[in-house]
Amino acid sequence: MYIQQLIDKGYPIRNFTKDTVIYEPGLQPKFVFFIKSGEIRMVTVNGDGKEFIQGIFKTGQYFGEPALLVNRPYLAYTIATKNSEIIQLNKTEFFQLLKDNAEFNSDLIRVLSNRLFYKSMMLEELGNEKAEHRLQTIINFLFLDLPAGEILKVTRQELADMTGLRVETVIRVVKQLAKKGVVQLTHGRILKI
Amino acid sequence: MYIQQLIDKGYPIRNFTKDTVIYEPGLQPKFVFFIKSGEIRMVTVNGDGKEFIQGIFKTGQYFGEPALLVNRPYLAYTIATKNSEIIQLNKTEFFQLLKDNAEFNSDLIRVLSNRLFYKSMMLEELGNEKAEHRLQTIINFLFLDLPAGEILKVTRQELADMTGLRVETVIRVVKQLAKKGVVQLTHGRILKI
DNA sequence: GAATTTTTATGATATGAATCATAAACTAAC
DNA sequence: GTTAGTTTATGATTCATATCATAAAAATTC
Repeated sequence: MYIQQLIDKGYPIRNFTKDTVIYEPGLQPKFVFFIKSGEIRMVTVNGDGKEFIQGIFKTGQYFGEPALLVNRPYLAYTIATKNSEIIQLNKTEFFQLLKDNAEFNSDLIRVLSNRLFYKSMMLEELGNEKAEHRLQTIINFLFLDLPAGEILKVTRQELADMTGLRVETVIRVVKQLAKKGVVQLTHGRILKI
Repeated sequence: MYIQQLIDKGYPIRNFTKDTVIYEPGLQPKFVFFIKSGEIRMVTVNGDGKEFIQGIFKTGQYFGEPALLVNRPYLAYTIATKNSEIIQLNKTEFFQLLKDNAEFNSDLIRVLSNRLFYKSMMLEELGNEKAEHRLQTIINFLFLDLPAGEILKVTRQELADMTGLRVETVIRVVKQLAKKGVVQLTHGRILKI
């Protein structure tokens, strides 16, 4: 965990309260953000205000590197969905870390690869598949880091915003999936069996 | 250019003739592929045979790293769309290169970031936007590395496979865009002005 | 624990794009 | 230069999902 190292080096910790916008589309990237605690949501928004969830970042994770690395303005909003403690590294600090810390360097490459995997999978879904298939795929994906017997803490709206569907569609299709027996519901929540 | 270095080191060059499949979904990744010459298309295919173009790779570029780095089976097909000369590095060779060659290391990070940027942009499009907007975005993107006055060497089918639309839709919508004056056509080809 | 907000639910209707069908215009191959 | 294969074109019809409307249920806030 690089965050402890950063704290030890004396980097200041910034607090972002729930629902604070950390950065917006169009801004020129200045920092990479390491999450000491909390949760951040990365979303793009279209002209009609429809949101698409590009990623969710939790304690121990970092975000904002790609824009900084390729020096292009942000495409997305990042918003703290919980009160969060964050350490910001500017460009030089980040490049220094990348150079000095071989472990961080290879972690970054793995992290970027993982994100690419997720985005490729979702592009295939949004490009080629209908509502039912998309939802099965995202549910299975979310199941990956969830122990069996646990409940998926995700709303229908969030599923909609990850799959490019509308809430109503998600509600109807999840119900169908439950009727078919491919997902298990308890009080409306999706259960991993 | 790393390819010349690889050649100098004596790595063998493999030839793939046009339309040869280099790897398929489900296979366990074994190599990273450096393109000495030629062109490779990376596509995912759904149950009905509908294709989605995940990426196009040309001379000097490389592909196949993410799957190898995260050790997950391929999601996509890669197919030589031209006769191609390719140098394959296996896992140990690739990790060695990454460790020994700082320049390659940071290039990889930049390349992964760029691909993420493209995929995030397209996810937003496929998730939130209709045919017309999707096509404007992809056309503008393809214009980026095309000199003004040149023609986009891309078929309607390829635009369809990059945007998750159908050929007929692309044909109709591109025609609309031309009528509106937002794209310029010469003999049906899209011209950058 | 009453009030407010968020989430789930369900029906009716509209609509953008897929699908199906058929053909002309180009390009490449022999 | 005729044949075969792509690519572009256009109309008719279908279909999945968005949109609109309205409300019950659940969760949060005060």
